[in-house]
Amino acid sequence: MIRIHNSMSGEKEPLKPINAGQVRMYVCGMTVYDYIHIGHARMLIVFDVVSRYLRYRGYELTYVRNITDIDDKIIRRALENNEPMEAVTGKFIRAMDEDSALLGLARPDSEPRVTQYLPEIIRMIGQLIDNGYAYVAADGDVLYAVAKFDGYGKLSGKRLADLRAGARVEVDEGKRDPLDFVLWKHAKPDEPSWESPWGAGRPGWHIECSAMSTALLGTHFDIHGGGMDLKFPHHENEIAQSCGANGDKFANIWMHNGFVNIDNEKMSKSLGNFFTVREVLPRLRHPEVLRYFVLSSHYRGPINYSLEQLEQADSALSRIYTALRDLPDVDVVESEHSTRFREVMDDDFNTPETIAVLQNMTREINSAKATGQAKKLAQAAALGAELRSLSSVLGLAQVAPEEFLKLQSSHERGGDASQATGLSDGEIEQRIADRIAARKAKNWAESDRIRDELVTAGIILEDKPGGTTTWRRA
RNA sequence: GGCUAGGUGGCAGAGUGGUCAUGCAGCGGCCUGCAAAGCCGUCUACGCCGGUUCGAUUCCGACCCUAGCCUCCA
Repeated sequence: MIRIHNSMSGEKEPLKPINAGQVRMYVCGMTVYDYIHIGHARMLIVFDVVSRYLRYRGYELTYVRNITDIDDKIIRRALENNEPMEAVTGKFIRAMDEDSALLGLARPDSEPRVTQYLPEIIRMIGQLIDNGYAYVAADGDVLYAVAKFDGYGKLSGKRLADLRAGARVEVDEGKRDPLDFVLWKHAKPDEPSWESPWGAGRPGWHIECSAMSTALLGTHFDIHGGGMDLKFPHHENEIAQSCGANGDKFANIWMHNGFVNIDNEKMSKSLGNFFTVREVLPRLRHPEVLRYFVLSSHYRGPINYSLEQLEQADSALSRIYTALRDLPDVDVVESEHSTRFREVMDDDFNTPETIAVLQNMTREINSAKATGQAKKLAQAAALGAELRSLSSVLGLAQVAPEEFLKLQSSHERGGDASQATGLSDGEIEQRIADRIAARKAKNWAESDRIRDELVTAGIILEDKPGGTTTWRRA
C-alpha cells in the first residue's frame, strides 16, 4: 500500500485509486517563456520518479502535465523580441523537450497546451457563471467570487479574513472582493485574444488547469501535483473552479515538491539566482548526477544547490557504477533489498532511503567481488542485476558503467566546461599499454611517470589482478 | 501580522522512544611494487528550556532561529 503525504490534510494517506488499478495524475507544468532551470528540473524529476514508481507497482497510470503557452510573461517576451507569441512558445517548448530528454524524463501521457483548450476553458467559465460562482465585472473581465465557495483556503490553511487582511492594494476596481481572481481577461491592444460570450479576451492563469484536467482526466481524479509555490493561490483557485463548475470532488491527493535554494534562498527568476538546465548539464559527468542529487533529499524538503553538492552526488553515483563494472549480465532475482526498496518508496516516495538501499547493495557487491570466489562472484552478479533493476525505477544507472566512468566530471573541470583533458581514448589506451610494458619490466619509474602524466590530464588508472588496467575520468 | 515547512555529526541527508542510516570528506588498518578502486574499523549528531517516561534526538509545552507562501513563480 502506497502512502502519500496529502497537502490537503497534512498527513500521509493511503493511495486508494478511484478506479481500481488505475491512477490519474495531473501536474502543473511550465510556462514557456524561458529555458527551464534547476528548480523546474527538480519538479520534473520528482514526478518522473512518482510516475515510474506507480507503474513499477503495477498501476495503470495516466500522467498529464500541462504547458502554459498563454501568459503575461510570454506576451511581454514576444513584444520584446518583436515576434509572434507562437515563435516564443515554440522555441521554449522545443528547448524544454531537449532538456527533458537529457534529464531522462519519461514523457507524460499528455502535454496539453492552453491554446488547444480555449473551448473547454470558455465552457467552464460559463458553467461557473451559471452556477453563481463567477460574475462579469464592469471592465469586461470575468471574475471568480471567492466568498461564494465554501472550501476556499482549505488547502493552504488560510482563512478569508486573514487573506483580506494581508491583501496588497488592488488597483482593480472591478472586483467585488479583493480576493476575487480573474477567469477571463478582456482584450487589450497588442495582445492575442479569443472570442468569447464576454467579448474578446484571454483566459486567466488558473482556469486552464481546471479545464484541461477535467477534459483529460475527468472531474474527479487521484493525484494533483506541482511546486510548493503553487499551493496558494493557484491550486486553491483550481479547487474553487473545478468544484464550482463540476460539482464534484476534484483531486484526492495533493502533492507539492520543495524548492531548490541557493545560499538558502529560493532559486527564482526574480532574484536572478537561477541556473538553467542547459548551462548546468554540460558541467556534469552525466545528467544522472543531477538526478541523483535531487533524489538524495526527500521531495517535500528544500534542497540547496551548489557545485559541492553535485560533486558529492558524482562521487556517490560513481561508486554505484564502479561496483556494476565487470559484472556479467544475469536475470534479476529479488532479495530482501527489493522488499526494503518498496517499503521505503511506499512511504511517501522516500528516495533518500532508497538510495541508502542501493548503496548497501553496492557495498555487498564490492565485498563479494573482493573475495574473488566463484560463488561470491555469482552473488555479486545477481545483486548487480537487482541493483540495476531497482535503480531504473529512479531513472539511475541507465548507462553502461564503463561509459559513465569515462565521462568527464564536474570536479575535474572545476565547474568550467571549457577545460577538457585533451586526450583521446586512443591516446589514453596507448599510454596504458606503454605503462603495462614498463610494469612487466619492473620499470617503476617509467610506470609511475606515465600514471602521473595521465593523472594530470584527469585520468585515473586502476590496476587489476592479472596485469590488466582500467581507467576512468576523475 | 497570518499560514506552512524546517532546525541531526566536517559537509549533505534519512530515521527512530532504549543495537546500525546512507553518501562525501578525514583518520587507522588490509590489499597494492607504489597507487587507485575496494574491504574492515574509526570519528564528543540530533537548536534552547521545561514536562511525560525506568529511559527522548524521537512524545507534549514554551522559546529562539531559518526558509517559503500571503503578488507572477516548479
